[in-house]
Amino acid sequence: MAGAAAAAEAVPVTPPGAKHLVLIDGSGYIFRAFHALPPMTRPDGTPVNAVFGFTQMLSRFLTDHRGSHLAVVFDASRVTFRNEFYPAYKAHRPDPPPELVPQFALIREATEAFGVAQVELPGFEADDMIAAYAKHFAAQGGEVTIVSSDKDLMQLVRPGVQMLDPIKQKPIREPEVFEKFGVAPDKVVDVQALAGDPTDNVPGVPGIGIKTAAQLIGEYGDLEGLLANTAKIKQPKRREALEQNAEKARISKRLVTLDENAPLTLAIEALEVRPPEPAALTKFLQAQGFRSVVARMGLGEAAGDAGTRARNSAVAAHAAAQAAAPAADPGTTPYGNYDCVTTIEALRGWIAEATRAGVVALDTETDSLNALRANLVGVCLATAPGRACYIPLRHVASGGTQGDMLAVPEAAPPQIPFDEAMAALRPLLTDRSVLKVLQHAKYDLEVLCRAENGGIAVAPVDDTMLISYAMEAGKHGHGMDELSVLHLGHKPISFDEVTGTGRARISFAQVALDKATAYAAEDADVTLRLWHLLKPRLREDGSLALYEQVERRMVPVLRDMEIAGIKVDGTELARIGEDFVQRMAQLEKQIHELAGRPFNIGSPKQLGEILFDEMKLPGGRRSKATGAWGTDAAVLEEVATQGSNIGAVLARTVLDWRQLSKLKSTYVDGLAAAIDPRDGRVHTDFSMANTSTGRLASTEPNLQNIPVRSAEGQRIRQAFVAEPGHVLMSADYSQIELRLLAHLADVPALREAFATGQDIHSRTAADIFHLPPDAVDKEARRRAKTINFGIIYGMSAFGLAGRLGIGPGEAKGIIDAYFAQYPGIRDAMERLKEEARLQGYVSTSFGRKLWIPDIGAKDMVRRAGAERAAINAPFQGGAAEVIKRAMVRVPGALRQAGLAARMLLQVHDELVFEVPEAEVDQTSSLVRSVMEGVVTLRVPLAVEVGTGRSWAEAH
DNA sequence: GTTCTCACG
DNA sequence: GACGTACGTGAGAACC
Repeated sequence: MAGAAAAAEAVPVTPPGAKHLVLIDGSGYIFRAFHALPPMTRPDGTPVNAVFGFTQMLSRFLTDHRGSHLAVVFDASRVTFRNEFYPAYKAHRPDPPPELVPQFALIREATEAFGVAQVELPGFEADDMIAAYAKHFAAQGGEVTIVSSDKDLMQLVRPGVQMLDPIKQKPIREPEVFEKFGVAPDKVVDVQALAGDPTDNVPGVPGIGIKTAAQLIGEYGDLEGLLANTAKIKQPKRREALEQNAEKARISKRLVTLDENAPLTLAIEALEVRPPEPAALTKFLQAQGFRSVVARMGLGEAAGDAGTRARNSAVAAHAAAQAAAPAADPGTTPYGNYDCVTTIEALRGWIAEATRAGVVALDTETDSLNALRANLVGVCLATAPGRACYIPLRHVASGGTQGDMLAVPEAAPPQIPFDEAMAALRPLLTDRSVLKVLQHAKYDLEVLCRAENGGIAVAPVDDTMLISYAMEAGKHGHGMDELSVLHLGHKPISFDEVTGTGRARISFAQVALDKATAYAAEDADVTLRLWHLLKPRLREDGSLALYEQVERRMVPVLRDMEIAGIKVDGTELARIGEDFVQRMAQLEKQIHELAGRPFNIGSPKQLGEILFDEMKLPGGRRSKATGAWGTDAAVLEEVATQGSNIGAVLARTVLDWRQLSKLKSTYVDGLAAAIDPRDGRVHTDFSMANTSTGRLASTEPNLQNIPVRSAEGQRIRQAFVAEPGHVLMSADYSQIELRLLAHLADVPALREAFATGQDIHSRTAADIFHLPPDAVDKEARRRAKTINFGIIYGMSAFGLAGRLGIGPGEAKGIIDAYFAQYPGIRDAMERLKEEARLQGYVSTSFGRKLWIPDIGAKDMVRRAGAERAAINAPFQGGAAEVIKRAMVRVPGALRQAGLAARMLLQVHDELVFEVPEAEVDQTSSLVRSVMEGVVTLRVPLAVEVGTGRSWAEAH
């Protein structure tokens, strides 16, 4: 439903006075929506999914001021002027599915109820009417948007006329048309004339598809140009086909060319947008049970009592805030002209206003991006679109003269004393009946909850970044500037503009108050506008529960984990580093001797030249982009296994050196630098809205890629320790992605294996190699394991062959055996690709949408990559979902049980805790039961728990 | 700022 | 028949 709900946003807001006609292809929409949207019925059983999508779309166009003129265009009858010269045209269309039939009339009723103009004319297709209106309107200098994804309409695209795919909510302009047809829009009919269209019975020229047609038209200009030059065609079959079917091609062109001169049944003025008649609209919407649309249109009780609602509970505040229409239009109210608050009286005025509003956007300004080091410098509030203030708290004299002893010391600007301001703000920020809206709430919450910044636990909270992420992970970024440009069409003042960049950058505390206010208050303003726009969409999108029950609850959980940090033994780290340095020096000496001269081993360029230019070793590969020799581990491994010559020894030694070098720089040195001297612990930053799959990411430092696979790497983990009297506990989901595969694809054999606790890879080996269970050896199990993982990555036979070191033919045999044994998996993979193609996203078993933008890419390599991503996303994303749900439950469960363990880290399928020694057993069983019971699948979840003094021991 | 390499799930 | 070839991340060093 996201497509229908958000379709309007891809159309720019129409400024007052501008002429913009939106033409909705009603007949096309209903078929598309019917198949794209989940089934949905009225209480009386009438199917209404397409009607619902349609009303959502209409209501959005009307409330968001997209279009000064609006019309829905329908097909009036099956027979049109085209049938007069080609009776077979569209003659073999099957009857629409029975669930769709009653929705045709309802869509017309809906259009009527919304007071939107309807256009149709017997004898003409909707597409002709659209062509005619588009031509007339564009001729008068207006913009036209055609809401449809019908390829037959693409011939109309030109400057001033764009299309909008209502399901994928993507604009279709010249590049998209080119991608589809391989030619500019004005040549589309020529391509269609040659390629034909079996669904409409447009004959075209046999043997010629879109690819060939585009190539021919590109060469000869248009259809007639081509037909006049068939003699020049080299391929005999193709030439013959063209010559024999020239007339068919001409008829095809007439069939696909839209009639721009179809008569206009309504005057342009009759298409002007006007507010709907509330009573009729309410009646219609209520009859269908479309309560969310009623609310959007400001009808019914939702808007009526917004001002007098009870505000004695957070729930009431949320409900009211959600229902409340913003005091000003978030899309059109101008930006700027914000208040700089420097007196306690003015601050109290803003606090009272925010409390009355029940919802306030909040933003903090600090002197650091690191929340645990940042000093609060100022606070912003926004109470309505366009109405915001900045409260400077710790500004100092304006920058530019630091260190200049001769300059007259400038005084800090006047500000409310810090403690006084925070004392005044505290009741507002902790008021359960006032919703605080933030962009990237975790950061501000972490800043504000530190004692030196006021020690305030802000609640309740909404986060516009997470609202966006809950609906559109993978589709675009979720930073404020990007969301602002995307949804509000407004580019906020950039941080760099205010503070400068590079060496000249000044602290935000040094920014002059007028500049600081313009920047900071705007951020709060933008945040509030985004919230007004995006929050209501969560429900329509079906993502409200995901946001409220998972994403939003993760904020305080992760905040506490980041603040807790994990203890790292700096002395141990230093010892390890010392050892690595010595061994690297030895290896370096050997390498230089083997190479015959000294060089920088860390330079892939120099290494490549030594190995493949100077020593002329076999196995060299050049990168496609730069032509440089590749020297990655796979290449060196190959060189190393080609006999016992000098090159092999050299490659092996370089591999050893590389491993130590990586461990030393990234982990020993990197980690040591990240230890906070205040507590001896390392505090990562978990980013919540970065990945396309719903996973977290860990940065500065990344604690999700601490070495574990090699013995050397293990030593790094020994430096991660518990405080005295405590142990580290690691709890990880066993085979969670494969369990999700067994669940999603519903594979009986795998379900049984998991249900009975069998070793899943051995079971797979027995099944696909047809072995008795006790005949599965290590090699068979290894192969099965590789293919099990390969499957959830969307692997090809080639890829498997590479991994297993076998030929592609053998690999293909294994994959065939796998699919023959588990046919449900092949079906599931195909379904996922199809799902991604149709909707632009795939979904996890728990309802999170994961967008796959490249699925429609023209570049086959990119598209193939997108297909693999579509296969992988539900498993990776499903696992992420499971562990997030566990994470929001575990802290409360520990508290309730009176246990003092703290959750410290999440590593995708693993949680790391610091546990008092005396509570190990209790904590272990509690954590396990919460994690295993968090969702119910067709297979059980299993969690393995380990404990130890260090992370290495716990694992 | 981009590319290469490599650490993790 | 060619294309390329397993998903998702973040960080450090070299190089431009």
